[in-house]
Amino acid sequence: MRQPLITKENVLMEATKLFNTKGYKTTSISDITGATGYTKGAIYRHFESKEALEMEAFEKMMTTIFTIMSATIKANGNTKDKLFALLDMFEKYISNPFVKGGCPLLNVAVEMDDTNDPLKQKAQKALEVLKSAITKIIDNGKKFNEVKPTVKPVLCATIIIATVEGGIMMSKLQNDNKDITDIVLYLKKWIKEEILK
Amino acid sequence: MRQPLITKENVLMEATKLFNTKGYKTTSISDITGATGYTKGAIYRHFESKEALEMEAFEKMMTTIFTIMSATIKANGNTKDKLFALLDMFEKYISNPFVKGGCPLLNVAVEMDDTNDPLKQKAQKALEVLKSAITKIIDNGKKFNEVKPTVKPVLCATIIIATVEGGIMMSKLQNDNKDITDIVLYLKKWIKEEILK
DNA sequence: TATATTAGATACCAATCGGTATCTTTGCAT
DNA sequence: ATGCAAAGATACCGATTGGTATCTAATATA
Repeated sequence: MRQPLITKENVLMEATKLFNTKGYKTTSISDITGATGYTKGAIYRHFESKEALEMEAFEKMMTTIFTIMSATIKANGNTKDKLFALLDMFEKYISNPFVKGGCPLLNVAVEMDDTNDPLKQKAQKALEVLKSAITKIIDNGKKFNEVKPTVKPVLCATIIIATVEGGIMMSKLQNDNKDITDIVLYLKKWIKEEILK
Repeated sequence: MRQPLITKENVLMEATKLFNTKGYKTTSISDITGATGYTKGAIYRHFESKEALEMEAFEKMMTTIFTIMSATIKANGNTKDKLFALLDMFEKYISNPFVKGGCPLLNVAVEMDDTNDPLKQKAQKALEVLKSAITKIIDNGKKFNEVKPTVKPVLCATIIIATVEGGIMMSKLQNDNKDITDIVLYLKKWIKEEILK
């Protein structure tokens, strides 16, 4: 039974896994044929180049994360619950990820050095989205009088993201979730004491 | 004038730059011949394999950082000065690095997925050294009554490293030092309020 | 059922990969 | 000045890279 849509989906899925673990540039087309069982001919029928496949894979991961993120934010009513749920989501992503290999954003940020790399530009936009989503939560929290008036929303968002990403990196390097777990726990305490009223 | 030691040093220097920017696996021997002007024959006379060159390059960067770190810690008398000087060192490393491309530890941690990769193992040890150095400062601070007794030294070290590394990642991705600068400033405030007596 | 279209397999391409064997050149010791 | 050992250049190796042209087989349309 021939199902081109499923074929494309399978290729994209396996490629995504490989890119997020081995790295984008170090994953070869033959790695993907090996993982999927399909041939080059099949892959290049659905993706016009390896770069296009890389872009689609990254986009898929970020879309998945942002969709879950958006739902998580909407599902919670107040600032505390929104931020806590988001932190839980990040932690859960590491302990039980839908794609292994750590944070896709972090991976691309570190791997891509060339400013003109379209993948890096995509990652830059993704970071902006992430940052503004968290900033918005804190900003709204101020409006609803749930957040200390002295708090700087953008700085707080930056700190949260940096700490979580750093924790992810450390846990991945050590093959141990302790660091990211401890950090999420700490960040919750920090949010209660420093951000919330 | 033929100076083998200088040749080896030049190759190592240029290779180090390339590994820390382009990545270890994506940097080819011909990238290095192109950057140095030397030929393959010259490189393989001084390094027995590309992997050996990768290891030596990473080791060189970490040794440099740890040497500066150690001197920085010794040069400062109390807990506050030691930690602040260390944060200044990290920030300075990004704004004016001796090797471009961001934190070598972060780069290897993200690039190397295979647990058996000797480079990853080297990075794991480097993180342990970094963590224990900061832990020791806080531990000593407790002995000298400069640090709150409730503070957990290992957790604090983990938080500091994670936040700084995350900040480095964000600044590198955005080609803008604002995030890492803001984060170092915030961490100083945090250390004053949460760690020091 | 015959035909047209498309999915996927196969076989190839030039370029590049890490690595090596060999050759020439350099500098030092005698 | 001569000989020797080491430094570095050159030319090559098989394997692999991303990519393409071509061929076969399966499906949709008629």
